[in-house]
Amino acid sequence: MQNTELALLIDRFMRQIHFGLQSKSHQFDTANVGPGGGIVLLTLADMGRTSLNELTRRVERDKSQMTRTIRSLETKGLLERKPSPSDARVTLVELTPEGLSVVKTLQNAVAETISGILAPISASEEELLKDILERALDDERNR
Amino acid sequence: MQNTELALLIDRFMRQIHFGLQSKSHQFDTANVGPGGGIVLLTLADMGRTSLNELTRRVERDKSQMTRTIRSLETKGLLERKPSPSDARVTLVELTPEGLSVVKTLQNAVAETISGILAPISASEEELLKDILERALDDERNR
DNA sequence: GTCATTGGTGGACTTTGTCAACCTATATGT
DNA sequence: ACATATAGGTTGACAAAGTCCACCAATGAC
Repeated sequence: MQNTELALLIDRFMRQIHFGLQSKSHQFDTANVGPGGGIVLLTLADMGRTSLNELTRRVERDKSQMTRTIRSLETKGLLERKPSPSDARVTLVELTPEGLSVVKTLQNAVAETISGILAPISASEEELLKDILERALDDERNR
Repeated sequence: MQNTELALLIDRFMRQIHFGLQSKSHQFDTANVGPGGGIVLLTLADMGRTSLNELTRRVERDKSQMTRTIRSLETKGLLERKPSPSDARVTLVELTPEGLSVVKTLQNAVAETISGILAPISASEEELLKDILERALDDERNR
């Protein structure tokens, strides 16, 4: 059970990606969304239109923080927020065309950085890595 | 180049571990070191006595922040800081016996949480995951 | 119709992270 | 040897994230 090492590795790995992205962020983060906003946009692009609540669960954040992130992205014109017709409590969130174009830029930057860091890893292993993470996370969600 | 998915997965994965640990932290973080201090302690245990500078590089943090983290851990009696005999600029850091015992507690908690999250992953894949991360990070350091 | 639950907001506060200035000790080039 | 550059650490000020808790409005359950 030497998973401590794994924890350290994961932490460092995360940080590498973070730094890699940040060092180039002035090149692509023209909308100034920051790392937090970026992940929300990317996730939203993945999910299509969803409720704020589901989005929150997906990225595992505090809901109050999500409220603020969303508001900030909304005032930048990157997404829209509409009340759900079926349930007056929920507010649906959806990317605007501008938001979508920002997402594409972000996707490129992210893919590039990760590819750089994962350079010594073969494509098949990369696929495997994705698979491993997916299984771990799916299971966690259905617990 | 669909590495964007991978980035999202990594982000969520990290967060899972973070939350998993935090939800149980009151049980094991009796020294109240927090996640930041915890990682430093674990890394330090890995490295043995090192300079503050090397430690900073290893965990990929800002040095100013490391200064503060170390000071906080020092006032808790978990590590000692001595000037290096060979170079008057560097300060060496080393775990105290109390620090070491805290580390052991942390290691158990971390290993347990990660094992939980990685439950749907076979041991061999886990090994592979570790291997992949190691290779990626080593390469990054020697760039 | 009451009462618990769910989705979302807001406020206050702590923790991390970031950036730049600064000091001292060692290295380097001449 | 002497000026200058560079490396290790510390500090301060500030920005961004995360955490807690109270709260409101709409819905569901009984």
